[in-house]
Formats: sequence, structure tokens, C-alpha cells
Amino acid sequence: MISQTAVHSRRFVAEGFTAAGARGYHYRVLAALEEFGPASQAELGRRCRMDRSDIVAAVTELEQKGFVERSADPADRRRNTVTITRAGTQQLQRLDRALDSVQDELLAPLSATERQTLVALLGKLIEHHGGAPTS
Amino acid sequence: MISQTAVHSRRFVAEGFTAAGARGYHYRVLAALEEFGPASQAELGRRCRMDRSDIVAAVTELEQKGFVERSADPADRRRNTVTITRAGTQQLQRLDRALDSVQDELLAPLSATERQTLVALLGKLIEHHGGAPTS
DNA sequence: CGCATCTCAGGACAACTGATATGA
DNA sequence: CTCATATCAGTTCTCCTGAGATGC
Repeated sequence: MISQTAVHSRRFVAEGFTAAGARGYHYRVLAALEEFGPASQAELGRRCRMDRSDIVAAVTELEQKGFVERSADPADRRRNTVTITRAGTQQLQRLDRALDSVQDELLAPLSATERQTLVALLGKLIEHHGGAPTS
Repeated sequence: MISQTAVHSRRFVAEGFTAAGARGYHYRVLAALEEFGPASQAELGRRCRMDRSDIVAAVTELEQKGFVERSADPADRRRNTVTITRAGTQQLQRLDRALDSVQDELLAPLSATERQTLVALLGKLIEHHGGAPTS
């Protein structure tokens, strides 16, 4: 069953993140900033497919830890421009490593070809359902 | 990414259930009762891989809706024997139907063979990770 | 005694809703 | 006025922990 695997993967990833002192939302925001550069919080919400209010919380927490910075956008005073800091980039690298090892553990019973097949099938699902561009 | 699909499938299933006025925990308990017959709450927890405290809540809710019955086990007075009622069986059938249609929707972009492959691969994952016997 | 069962209280995450203030 | 942005408060669901009462 799919839900079963969903639960497994969730727990795996969560463990990997909390071991690094972070949560899924933190990772998503940092990754989006690294990949697409500074952005307003609304823009971040679109990139990460996260709710506006969750973005606020995540950015606040990341800011407190010194991983991102909020600055007023002079062109549009409604906006906060969020920028990743050097420490944030380093944290992202840590999380990436944690994610990698966790993924290896999760996919352990599958061969390389099987992994490719799995990723391809899941990719189809995501793409079909208004999916995110997926990385 | 796997987590992505996890999120999707979760939301799909959740929607299907809440449309039927239930939650995942309710479905799991009802399905376990239907499949393996009456059981104590601790036994249910093992079958459903659910936490003891969540079993308590789920059984209480199901009982209020008339889908299960609690009765004292004469052989071991610590135990509550939980039994599914006729209304419970009917509710389970409704939920099964909801789950089926939701699964169809989720797997829509995959051919029959692709679905088999996907299920096989996910099955491997579940089984490997101390997985439930899976149904 | 140790151990299992049931129950309650409550925390952590992720996803979401609604209301509000402010500015384009 | 309408719309977008940011923020706050609060809900649901799953998963999990700790503690207590009772009975084996």
C-alpha cells in the first residue's frame, strides 16, 4: 500500500532532519532560496508549495538561527525579501547530507535500476497531479 | 521525490475519508476487526501498528457512532474486547469504496503494468523495513 | 514483585483556515 | 475598491511520550 510507504518515508526523513535540528519546512525554504535566490515570503510560498502562515513561522525560526535574513523591499514596502546567509547555506548542506543518507537507508532493498523505475513512476504521479516541477 | 508523493497520497486518502466522515485511524481499526475478528485494544494496536493511546481514542469515537462495541473480557478483566457491529461493517464498506476511487484517481496516470511494478517496489520497501505483513 | 492493559494529558509536525493590517 | 503581502490565532490529523490505575 502506498500510504504505508508514505508513513515510512515520512518518518525516515523526519528523523534525519530532527537529528540535524531542523524540520521539513526549514529544509524546503532553504533549498528554494539556494536554488532560485532571494525572494519575498509570498514567492517562497509558491516555490515551496507551503502555506503563507507556515512560511512566516519557518522564516522567523530560520532568522532566529541566523540561516536567513529578512529585509524590507524598497520597491514594494509590503514585501520582505528573504535571503539565505552563509550559515544557512552550510546548514542546507548538512540537511542535504542527512537527506541523502536517509534516502539510501530507505531505498536500501532496491537495486539501482529499481530505484530509477520507482522514481520515474512517482515522478509521473507527481507531475500528473498538478505536481510541482519536481527536482 | 518520495516525500512529495507521500504528501500527495496522504492528502488524497485523507480527503476520501473525511468525505465519508472518518479518519485514517477509524479505517484501520475497522479493517483490522473485519479481517481478524474481535480483539482487545492492545491486540488492535499491534495489528494496526497504532499507539495504545490512539487506539483508545479511535475506539471511543467508533463506539459513539455505533460502529464498534466494547465489552469486558471475562477471562482477563483488564481487557476490553472490541467487536465490529453491523453498522460498522457497512461503514467499512463505504470507506473501502472511497479508498478505491481515491486510489484510482491517484494512480490514474499509470498503466496496469506500471501500477503492479509500483506496488511491487513499494512492497519491497515496506517488507524490508520491519514492515507490516501488508495486505 | 514484574508485567500487561487501559486511560488521560499533552507535545511535535505538517497542512490548513480565517481574520486583520497595510500597501500597490 | 480590489488585490497582494505579511502576520497572528487557532484547528485537524498522525505519531509519539509519560504517567497513573488496575489486574494478571
